[in-house]
Amino acid sequence: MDPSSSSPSQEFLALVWEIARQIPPGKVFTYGQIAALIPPPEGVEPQSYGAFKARWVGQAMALSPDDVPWQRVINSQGKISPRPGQDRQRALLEAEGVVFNARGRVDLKRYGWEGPSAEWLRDHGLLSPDSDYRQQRLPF
DNA sequence: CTTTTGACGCGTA
DNA sequence: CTACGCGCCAAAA
Repeated sequence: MDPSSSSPSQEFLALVWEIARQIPPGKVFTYGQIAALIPPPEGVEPQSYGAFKARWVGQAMALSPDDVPWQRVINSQGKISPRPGQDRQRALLEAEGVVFNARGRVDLKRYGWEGPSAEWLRDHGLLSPDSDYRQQRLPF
């Protein structure tokens, strides 16, 4: 793909979806966890990126193709982000065995996905969650 | 063109 | 634990 003719947001979308597809059934991952695996797209300042990356992941999930298990992405509080359609997301997760407590929260210790393997990240040119991605760029 | 809104997360109080 | 402000992006209105 030609980086100069494709918008950074499209590259970002594709990467978010690719990561989301790795989340196993019965597990959940958070917007921020996905974002933490992705370096700032070309032209995006690290400071700006840090402030809004999680929201961009949310936006990406809203545009998910059919093969993306969008329901497995929730917020850092372990809850489904309020919006029309939240009931459907909960139903899909419960059908996979994910349990919600009385406060509508998922125990991330139990149902939270540990994230992609180091091998998967390497194969996709990405970094481990604890790496300093600020000096990296998207592998496009 | 401008203003508002938003599938977020973190630091504070 | 809850409440709230902020970030200063992008798409929608």
